[in-house]
Amino acid sequence: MGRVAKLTVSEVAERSGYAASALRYYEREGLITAHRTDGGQRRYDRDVLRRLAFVAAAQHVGLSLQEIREALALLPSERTPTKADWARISRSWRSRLDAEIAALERLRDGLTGCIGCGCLSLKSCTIFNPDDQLADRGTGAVKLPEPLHPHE
Amino acid sequence: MGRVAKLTVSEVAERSGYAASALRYYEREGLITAHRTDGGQRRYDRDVLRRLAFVAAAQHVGLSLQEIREALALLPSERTPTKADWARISRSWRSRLDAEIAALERLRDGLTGCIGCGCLSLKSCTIFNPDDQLADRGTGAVKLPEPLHPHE
DNA sequence: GTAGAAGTTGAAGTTAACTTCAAGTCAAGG
DNA sequence: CCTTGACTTGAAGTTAACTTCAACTTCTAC
Repeated sequence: MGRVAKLTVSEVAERSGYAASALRYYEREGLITAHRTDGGQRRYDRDVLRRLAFVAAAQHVGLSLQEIREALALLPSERTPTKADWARISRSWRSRLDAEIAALERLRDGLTGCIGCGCLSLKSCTIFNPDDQLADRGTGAVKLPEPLHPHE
Repeated sequence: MGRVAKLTVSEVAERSGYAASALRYYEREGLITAHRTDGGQRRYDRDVLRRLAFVAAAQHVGLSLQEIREALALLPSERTPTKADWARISRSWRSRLDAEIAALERLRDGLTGCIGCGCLSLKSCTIFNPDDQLADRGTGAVKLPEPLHPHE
């Protein structure tokens, strides 16, 4: 097991679809890591691609980088994550994804929830509160407390 | 058919779940409209609630205000939209929602796409390109061309 | 060994979608 | 009529997620 070929920034950018600037940003944010050459240039292990694929998938479903970082933190740190590791952390979003899927289906099927019915009460609507988050929200500003989407 | 009771800002805020500042913002952005009292205060027609419910639903599935505005522009302007009108404009997102649902299901079922398989090529992955958007993307900056999510 | 492409950094800029602020004006009950 | 809470405006601030810039260094192919 000799040393494997490391990837340069532009190679990772090409293969992941992320811009080089985004890769540096993600590194600063602790989502990915990189080794350095003697001259200080980045060299990535191949599994960074899998990591980035996960980041992209998670972003695609609306998760914030903060949440993605937390999920990635659950991966084993001292060995290359296996497919089972990835499956495990994606399973942690199971209920959330289920709720999302259900909400999308309701929306697709004619907005039968909030808009279709007569209630018009977003606060108690199952589309917007699939997880029964009916906690009170006092007056005053609320700083983006919602995990999935910016609204309410 | 006399005049119906108009709603104040705080009433709409309460019933829609949106902050008053958001309502003013949406008005500036052309998503909703309001009448004014002699003194200049806003008074909303009741159907603004339905409109806001639609905005919220659309936002929830990741649409930008820009896109929502375009969708709302398809509603009849000189009569109160019927339930059928709402159903029609929500149907215009049908294929998009279908693609989103499919992507979410794939993600939920173990990331069998990009991460599960060996390809790791986000560019050609069906999760990220459900609509076969394999158009080339030259060098240089791309200003948020993606309709649904910020990535790639 | 050298040219030129590729990489480096920190700081500042960008965009969407709002919120906050200051300094007032309006509306409704008593 | 007057108080008090609700409402008004424009301008500036906020947050996430990046991108752009300028000035410089490193890598690699010839």
